[in-house]
Amino acid sequence: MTTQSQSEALAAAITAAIGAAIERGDLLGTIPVTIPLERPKNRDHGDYATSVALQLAKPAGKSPRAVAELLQSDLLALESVSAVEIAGPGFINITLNRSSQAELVRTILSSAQQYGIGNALNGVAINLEFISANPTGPLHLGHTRWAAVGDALGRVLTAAGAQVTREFYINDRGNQMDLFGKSVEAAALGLPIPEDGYQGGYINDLADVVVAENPGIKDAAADTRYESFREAAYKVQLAQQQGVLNTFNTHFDVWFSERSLHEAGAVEHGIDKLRQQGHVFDSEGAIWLRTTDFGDDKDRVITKANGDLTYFASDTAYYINKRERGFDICIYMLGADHHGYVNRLRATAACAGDNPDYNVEILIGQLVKIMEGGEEVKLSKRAGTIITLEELVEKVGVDAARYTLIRYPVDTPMVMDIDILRRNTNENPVYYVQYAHARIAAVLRNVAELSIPMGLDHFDPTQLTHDRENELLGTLAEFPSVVAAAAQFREPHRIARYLEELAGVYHGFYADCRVLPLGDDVASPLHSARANLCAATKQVIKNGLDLLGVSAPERM
RNA sequence: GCGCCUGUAGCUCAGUCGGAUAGAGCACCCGCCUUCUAAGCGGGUUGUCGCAGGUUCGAUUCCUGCCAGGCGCACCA
Repeated sequence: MTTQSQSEALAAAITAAIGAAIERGDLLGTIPVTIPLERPKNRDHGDYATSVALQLAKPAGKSPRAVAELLQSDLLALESVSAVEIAGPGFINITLNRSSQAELVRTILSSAQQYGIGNALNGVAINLEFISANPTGPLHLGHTRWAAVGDALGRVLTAAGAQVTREFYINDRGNQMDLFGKSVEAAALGLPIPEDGYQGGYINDLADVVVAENPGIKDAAADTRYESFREAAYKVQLAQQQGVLNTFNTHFDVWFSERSLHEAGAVEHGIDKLRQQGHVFDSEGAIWLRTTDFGDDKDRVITKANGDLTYFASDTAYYINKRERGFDICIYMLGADHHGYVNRLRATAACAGDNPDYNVEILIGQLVKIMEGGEEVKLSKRAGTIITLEELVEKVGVDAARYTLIRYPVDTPMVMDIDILRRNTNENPVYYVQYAHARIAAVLRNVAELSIPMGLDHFDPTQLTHDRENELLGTLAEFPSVVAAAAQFREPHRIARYLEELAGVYHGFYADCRVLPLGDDVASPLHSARANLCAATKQVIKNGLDLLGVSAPERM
């Protein structure tokens, strides 16, 4: 069930009022496509404010205030509106009728976990690819931001109505895998790790596990022995990554093996398809894709002069494979160290005959710095200072790690201070939000204990007239548009910021508005109304935290 | 050299259809639990929104040029 949010309803009413004024001949110009509507920071400016009159003034040849006056009476006539004031240079400040605003509580409680779900992306099939690490080592901090944000984005896009497939591309082919196999082999046999091989202590651990699970593996023929180690270690390492991500509450629908692409002949198929589109050419013994036709810096090699396929060959085949599986939009979430791939991926889509402005989206996440003990921890595999996802979770917990990573826009470099995250104090915003939820849960337990009438049959919206109640209702009303914006802009952090605001507004309400009767007082309709308002707030916090994959505790 | 990202309070950061006095948390100071979870609430202090131009009724927001920092520019994976 989707509900038109208050702001959408108001915007529609404003549009209608402008249309009517133009119809009457009072106003020259055209109806704006979108109506600027905001919740003013200053409470004296009403529940909603629009600057639309300032925009309309010039083409209309009237002063902004005069334009605003043309719209005033139509807006005031709305049942849900109690006051319309014109302020400053021509802002229209709208105050809502409080009891009609309180009807929102019914909507939220009857929609329950559906409140906030939208339909903007209905019917759109999205492939969301993130992390996509090599199965040659544990997931580290560089993967962790995407593990949290990617998963949250998947939830947000689903909430907007999209049909989302979360996909992890396993780079299980090529030199790196061979090097990995040889490194584990060397560790098992007590030989020196090969040049440019994998060094970490985890290699020794892997070697132990592989040897324990595969008796006799050390005795295999020397020339192919590394392949046995490679395959066995691959299985163990992949399972380890999957286990860690599961614990981190990040789930994938598809684990896509690069090998499977090659086994299925997808690379040849992809090259054929691109050739048909006329963007493949041969030069210097190699086969190229002319990505410069579509804005790339240089053309890219698909098949090397020696006949080997490049990594780029897999990338193009994989993209075409995704599209042939029926995805309308392929979202790639990449780290800043891979932003050089943006142009070639977009060009690949264009070469395949797709629209690079629609069918492909590449989100670039800036790198995460990590501080511990007041110093930056340099991430270096060599120095053994790499922090794994598993270690981060051990240090700060799943909720704090996920929440902190999600609450910042991904295009900002961020600093995670382990020492702060480790503290269970309100320096950690996740606790601020979770605390609000737990606090409401406690109030509602008391409501049940005192047998205060609850539920929609005992909800009288006219009881909710306090400024704090009004502010809380207004904030709850924004949730659906926050979810929609988070989906539209691919920015899950908007959900976190909204929840922090909602928690703050609730705490303010809680301080000023008593929910339970005092002493021997009998429960009144006001108590019931407030209890229902609490239940609605709890539902919205829960829904929001669910979108982030963060738990909503009943007690703290 | 070319390209992408960033530069907002002492610190970490919000602020994307251009809007009213630029916000939050932390830090610092002062109040509030003999009645709902004080992981909370209320109040106080803090700014050349990197610099310089331009667009207009209005720019932290859009455009251009600089300055500073991060990252990237393979027949590597």
